[in-house]
Amino acid sequence: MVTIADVARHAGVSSSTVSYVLSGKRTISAETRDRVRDAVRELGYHPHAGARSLAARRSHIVALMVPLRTDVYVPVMMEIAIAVTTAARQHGYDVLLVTNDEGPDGVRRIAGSGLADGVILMDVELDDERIPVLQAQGTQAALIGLPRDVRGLSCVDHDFAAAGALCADHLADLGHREIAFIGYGSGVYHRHAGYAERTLAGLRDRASRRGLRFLHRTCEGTYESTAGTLARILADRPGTTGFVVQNESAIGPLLTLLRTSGRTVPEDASVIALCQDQLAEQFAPKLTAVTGSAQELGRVAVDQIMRRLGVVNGGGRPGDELELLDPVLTVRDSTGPAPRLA
Amino acid sequence: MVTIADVARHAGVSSSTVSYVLSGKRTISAETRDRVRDAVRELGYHPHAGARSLAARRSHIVALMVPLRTDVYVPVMMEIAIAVTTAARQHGYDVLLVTNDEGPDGVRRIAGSGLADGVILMDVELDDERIPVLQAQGTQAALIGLPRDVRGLSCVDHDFAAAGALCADHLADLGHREIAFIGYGSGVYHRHAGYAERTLAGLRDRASRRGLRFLHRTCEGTYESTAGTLARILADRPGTTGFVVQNESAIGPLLTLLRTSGRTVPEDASVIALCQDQLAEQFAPKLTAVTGSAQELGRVAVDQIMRRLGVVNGGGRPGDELELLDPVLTVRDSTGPAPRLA
DNA sequence: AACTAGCGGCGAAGCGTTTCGACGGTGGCA
DNA sequence: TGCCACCGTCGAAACGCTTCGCCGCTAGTT
Repeated sequence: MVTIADVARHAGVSSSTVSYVLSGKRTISAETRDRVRDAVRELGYHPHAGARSLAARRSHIVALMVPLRTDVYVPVMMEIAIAVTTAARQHGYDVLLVTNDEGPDGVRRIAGSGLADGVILMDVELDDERIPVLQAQGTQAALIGLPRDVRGLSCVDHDFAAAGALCADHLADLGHREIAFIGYGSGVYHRHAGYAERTLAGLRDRASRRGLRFLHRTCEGTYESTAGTLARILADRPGTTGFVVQNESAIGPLLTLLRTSGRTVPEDASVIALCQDQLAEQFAPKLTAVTGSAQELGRVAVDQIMRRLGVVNGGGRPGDELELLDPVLTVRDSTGPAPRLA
Repeated sequence: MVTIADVARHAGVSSSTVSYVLSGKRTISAETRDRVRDAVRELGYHPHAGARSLAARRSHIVALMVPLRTDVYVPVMMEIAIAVTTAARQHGYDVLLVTNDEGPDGVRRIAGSGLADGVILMDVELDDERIPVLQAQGTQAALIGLPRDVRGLSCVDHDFAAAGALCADHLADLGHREIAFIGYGSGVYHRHAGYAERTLAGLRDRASRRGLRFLHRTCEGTYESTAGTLARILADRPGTTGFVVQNESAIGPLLTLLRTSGRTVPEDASVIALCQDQLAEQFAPKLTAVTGSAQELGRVAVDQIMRRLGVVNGGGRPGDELELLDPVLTVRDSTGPAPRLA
């Protein structure tokens, strides 16, 4: 292994000089700087990460805690994870992947050992048990998802309430009077997953404000459960002409079921999906969808934690900070004017 | 921060004794051991990762290099990533997530800095440019996917050839005589992605051995491209009754298209998917599918690298080692006997 | 009875960085 | 001319851990 001493010898300077050249924390003459940089390149020097973290008390690593549970649409998680690593690299940081099965102890271990300088938490629950640990340990963190109490925390999430409202508005604008919301399985709501509840609230509120009749039904996402959900909706509200789907895996079944029940999309029924554009475009007809950028989510979380770590200066002390990302409605072929007669 | 010296003082022993208790590398009397362990617990001691890696020349971290490209089905990647972290934890290892956009330099950086003790490479290409770097640096690695030359390497992958053969056999057994393979987009084949080529080869060989007429068509996975692909297949071989799909996103469109073209599955046409069971069950009818466990893939890769790192003793020096995981055929509702008349 | 072997513990020497203080040298200013 | 400030560089002291060698002891062997 090539060490800083090797570089120093090769460049004819002391190792502290090499360190200062690399960190830029003191002024170094241009010629010395170049000699050192050449030596670094020729020898293929990479500072030893452990030694660095020991001496500087900074590991240049952030931990990303991902849920094991997969009721949240998996590709989105991956997209966030990749966005996080890419964004972190631009600040000289690497990303440690930690699963949630260690729970709060995972946070303790990672932070306590100095393995990571900070933590990004995904799939944060309303009363997440990892948050007290964070605060007890004084660990810097950024949360993707909203806990009940955001004081002193940095959080980022999609504005699910706005997304729900956008769906209601779009259907109302098209003249629909009765709409149904096909959500996630009941477990998700019982767990009080913030995103599910906020979407529902946003949708319900806007629907009522626009004078729409609104119905919410849970759906596990299998073909059978989707069939059951749809049947119940049509039994309870035969006049339903607008559907909003949040459970990604229910989309395919829903379209098939509408078709086999003799309803043409969008002439007889309109469908809006809350999902990624990529997915929305895979169906026939292409789906009108409300989307938030997963990449943006990861990028913002990294920004937040870098600010808290003082890697970038974010103007002042880290207080609480809450960023909600605006959803985007993309109109495609699955929504249209409400049919004249019910 | 609580250090090993704090623990030593609290337990009334030297810090080396604490270290030996924790590592178990020397015998320690039961009473001392317990005193030390109590102290560790009371103080909430976690060894400093950097100091440890510096002194022991082991970081207890493996890097996982994931592709940025997403033509491979994303949930599978995530499943592998999670399986890897879970398996690694059981050996006291953590996982560093590295994206492929750094390319070979990423390997150099990670290994050169001692950040990770070894690397797991996902989405390995036939002539992967990261492999020479690995060997030049003497970095231990496990590959998920098969390069052209596996000498001296540890590799694991699904046995895609066997999977292809399984599909051909199943359709042949059901009496089908003409089958078509809907693969990935042409870019995947031009890139010589091993999994695509091996599936194709396995399928083609077995089809010919079983006396089936076989046709291969690429498909980008959008609704339009699937429609085009299907139209070409039916134009070239109107007698086709068996379909094998590898591109996950083409499955939905294919089923829709078959239905709208008046073909009932499985009475008029049989469909086999090469995809995860979870996905196969989301369609109507539920799909007969050939599957390999993504979790197993991650688990085996971790086993391999732990053996190479000497964390677990794997009997002898690490030579080349190639594990192909057996695929499993699960018969569901999308395949049936070939129709009597073409 | 003398010698060896192993047990249980200690002290100290690294591991490769960062960073603080120090120190000549140079230039500006009084 | 003398003083101060700053620039560029160096030496050395941490940072917290592992591990080697050593040293009493006890117990078993010749």
